Amino acid sequence: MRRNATALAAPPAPSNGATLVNVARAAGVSLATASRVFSNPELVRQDTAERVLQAAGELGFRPNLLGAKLRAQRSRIVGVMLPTLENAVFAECWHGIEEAALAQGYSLMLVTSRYDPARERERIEYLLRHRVDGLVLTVADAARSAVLEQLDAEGVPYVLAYNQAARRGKRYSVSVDNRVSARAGVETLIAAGHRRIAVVSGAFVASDRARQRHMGYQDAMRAHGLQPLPPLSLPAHTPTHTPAEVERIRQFVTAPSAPTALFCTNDMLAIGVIAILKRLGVSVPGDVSVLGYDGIELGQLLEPPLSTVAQPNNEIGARALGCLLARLEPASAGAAPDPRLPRATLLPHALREGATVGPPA
Amino acid sequence: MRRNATALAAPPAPSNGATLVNVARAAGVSLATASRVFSNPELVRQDTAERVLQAAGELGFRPNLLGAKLRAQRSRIVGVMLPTLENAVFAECWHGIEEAALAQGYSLMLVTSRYDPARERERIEYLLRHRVDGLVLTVADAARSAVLEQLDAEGVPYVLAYNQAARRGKRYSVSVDNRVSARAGVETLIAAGHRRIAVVSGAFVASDRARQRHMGYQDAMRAHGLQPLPPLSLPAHTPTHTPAEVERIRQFVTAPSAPTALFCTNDMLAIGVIAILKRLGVSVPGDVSVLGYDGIELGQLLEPPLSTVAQPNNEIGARALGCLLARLEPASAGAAPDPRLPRATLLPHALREGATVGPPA
DNA sequence: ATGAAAGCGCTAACAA
DNA sequence: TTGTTAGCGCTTTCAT
Repeated sequence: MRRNATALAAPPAPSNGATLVNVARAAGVSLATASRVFSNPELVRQDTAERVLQAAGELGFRPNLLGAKLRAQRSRIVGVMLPTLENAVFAECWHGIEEAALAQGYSLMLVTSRYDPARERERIEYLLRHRVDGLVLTVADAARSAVLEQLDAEGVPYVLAYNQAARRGKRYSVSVDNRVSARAGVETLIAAGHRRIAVVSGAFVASDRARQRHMGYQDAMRAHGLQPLPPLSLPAHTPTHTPAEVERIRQFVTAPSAPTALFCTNDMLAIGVIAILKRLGVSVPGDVSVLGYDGIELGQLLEPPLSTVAQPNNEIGARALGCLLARLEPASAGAAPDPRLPRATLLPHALREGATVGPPA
Repeated sequence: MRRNATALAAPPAPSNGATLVNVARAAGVSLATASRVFSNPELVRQDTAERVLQAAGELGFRPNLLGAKLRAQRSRIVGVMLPTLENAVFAECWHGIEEAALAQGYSLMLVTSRYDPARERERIEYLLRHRVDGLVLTVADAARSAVLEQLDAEGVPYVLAYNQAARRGKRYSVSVDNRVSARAGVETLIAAGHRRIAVVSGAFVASDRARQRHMGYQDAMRAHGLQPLPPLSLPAHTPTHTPAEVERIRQFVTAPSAPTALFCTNDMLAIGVIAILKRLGVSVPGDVSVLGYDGIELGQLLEPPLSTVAQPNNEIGARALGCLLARLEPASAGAAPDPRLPRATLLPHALREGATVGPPA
């Protein structure tokens, strides 16, 4: 594909596409100047810029970001790895990330891991091959995540979303205070008069958040002189209810001195549990109260609307991205990364009233 | 940042990163050969390949896809534009797209439009600047979509997901047959004994699918000698129920000779309507039956499980991507694009039984 | 404020 | 089968 083998001293060769070179040529400026018009407009004189812009318009110039990113040695791409979008928590979070990133001139690449370590590895590799400048991600358990260790080892900047970084750790995160907010949630249950409150969780071992929220539950119980009950752990992420699942819940809520309130560690779980209870003829909140955690919008759409500990999902995404960019661009290409930048950003939760919590039966 | 300004005839300059050049050097082969090991392994001898692979391993080589994509003049990036991920339909679709794309060695860039034309334009421009080879997208109304017209004009390959391309049009799409499937759905209502059936829809004017499904409804009614009723059009995409909305539904279902069954043009709408009915003390399906459309997994999680016309959302995504790739790689870099390739792929729907449909009151 | 020149890391003719 | 070579489109010193 050699073009213009005949041109000697003449200007290189008219390439076909609407590239910067052609824009520059049409505007009668150098490639460098044309480039500056788009990346550093303040470095070029007003009228020169206008000529370039006009030429660009006429040629239908569309900057090729691949070229820019390759050359610039910073791709301005942020990789995003979320467990799944089928849980609205993460869908809402993505929207926050997307708005924030595009507003700052950053590009995004999204992958979903389904909490599968093998997939996580592979997807991260995919992102790294695209030379993302950094990552925003949620893992099942930050404390034992192979993928985070790899990232640490390679020195790839990342910010966790939802996973709450250790207070004195080196990792960055944006989340609510899972433990404190869970405690606050359970305390609304206690305030409603409940004494026998149990936690319902997805795969406990797998999720650091489930564990932290469970601890918050224990805090609340102990602070009020109540006995923490053994939790019900459900196989997470089931698309539909298995008979075995239904049966376990039946036993759980009909046993002698069964709990009068259930604290589910996430909203999807709560919604599923409420459906099962209804199927079993157990009234919510008449017979059993149910409190969720997450604050997905869907919860408010249901009847009764889900009572829940709401996280600002959109904002978690937006702030996680903002935090990452702050690390990537220390004071707009200024000094070293501010060491006092707080590692774990804690956003306020909210207690959403709903109507799935009532007084004990 | 000039390195090695002293090197004269000597080999260029040892660059720092683990690049292909360095791998090649370490393996004692040329850049071209090293490249082939990764892109066209069949062109290189077994043992040579192994040496290269080993060198790559030792250097911790990670291919820079930015370089590859820039040079190759085909980015192998597919742009994806979906209205929102907060509707599980599209979240499920994304997962199908993601699996399919990564399995084929393609990269993805996702944007969400919220059905907002301004955002659509802007997001498409963003994707085009990244030099996506093609697009998979869902628009509100394919028949009057500025963005599709632009794409057509620019000759950008794309495949619609969910939007059903006209039978004899030039556009490609992957969807169910909205009209036929809607008719089938409404016929289950009729089979259950309903005579007064009404459509509930989001923004009617905005969505081509809502219109097509409404036509399917009319087909069913007429075929059975029934009188189509005026539809109830609800402000779409409301996160929560406004009092006005509740009131409109109350009047709708309590009017004299009110419908005994409602066909909602999508599942989220159905879920919201069911909640409102419950709040109004109207039993589903005791007093009014409700049929949804979409088949999101969430529907089965509720109690009663949502009766719905199910689309294969995952597969719609996967197939749309497959269709696009088939256009991008005519018979694996063979002949011209097969003109007989069907434009509108119609996938089978399924009637999901659920329990929100019963006999008329 | 602008230009000249040197690549970013990779692929793909073409030649050997 | 392998190597040589010429860039993809852009940004960025450095010099003017």
